Amino acid sequence: MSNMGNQLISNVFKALAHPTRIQIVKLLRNGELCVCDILPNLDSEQSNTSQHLTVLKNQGIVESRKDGSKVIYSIKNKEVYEMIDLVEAIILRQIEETKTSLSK
Amino acid sequence: MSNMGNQLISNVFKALAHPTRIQIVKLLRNGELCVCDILPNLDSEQSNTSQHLTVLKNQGIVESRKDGSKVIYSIKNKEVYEMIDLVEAIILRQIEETKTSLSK
DNA sequence: TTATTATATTAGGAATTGCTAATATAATAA
DNA sequence: TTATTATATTAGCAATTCCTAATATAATAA
Repeated sequence: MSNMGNQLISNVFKALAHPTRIQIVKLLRNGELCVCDILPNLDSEQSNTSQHLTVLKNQGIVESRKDGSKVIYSIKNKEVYEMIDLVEAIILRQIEETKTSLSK
Repeated sequence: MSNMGNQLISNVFKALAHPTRIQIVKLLRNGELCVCDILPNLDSEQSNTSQHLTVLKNQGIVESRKDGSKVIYSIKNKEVYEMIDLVEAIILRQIEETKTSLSK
């Protein structure tokens, strides 16, 4: 029923379900970057990074264009930052809860 | 560095990265439900559903309380609905894009 | 042309996730 | 107590994801 919808929705979450991919998205917050500038900021091999970029691209989170021999990536759907902010809010609340439950 | 942060963030996304878990969250949009009322709305075995509920609970997305022999689940961090709305916006835009690119 | 730089793709194995079937636990009912 | 209902846990296997190492491709430089 709305089952296909849930599949599509979970695919987007899945694309964000990896620390390296979160890091990539964060790196692009201040504007586009070529792969060559992304790579040194990550703790991940070139081929692995390329695969992570493909995952993000397949879900429409980032897009890319070619510039000479370089490939420039940028954020395609900026909602992703609001999503990350919401997750951070959840995590902060969870941490608070843990703290208060420990101090009892 | 902020690496632990990205791990925590991606853990939350991971919890939402399954169609059944999205469905569960949607079912809880109108209020708490016991497992017995969740089950018939899902296309998933009892033990499997129980495991999915545990995943959501571990990431603080839902919480549960006991009521007699039943266990009642509810949403703990309602930001999750804003997140789903944002994902749906991304998907709709992607679909529009696909449509216009096909009609060219 | 040959070499170099930038990026992508592929294959294969390791690690993780997801599912089913069986069993366990806990509360209530008979 | 015994049975039943509601839910959780566990083990083991299937499916998926992740990573590395190797190779491919494409653009530019020499």
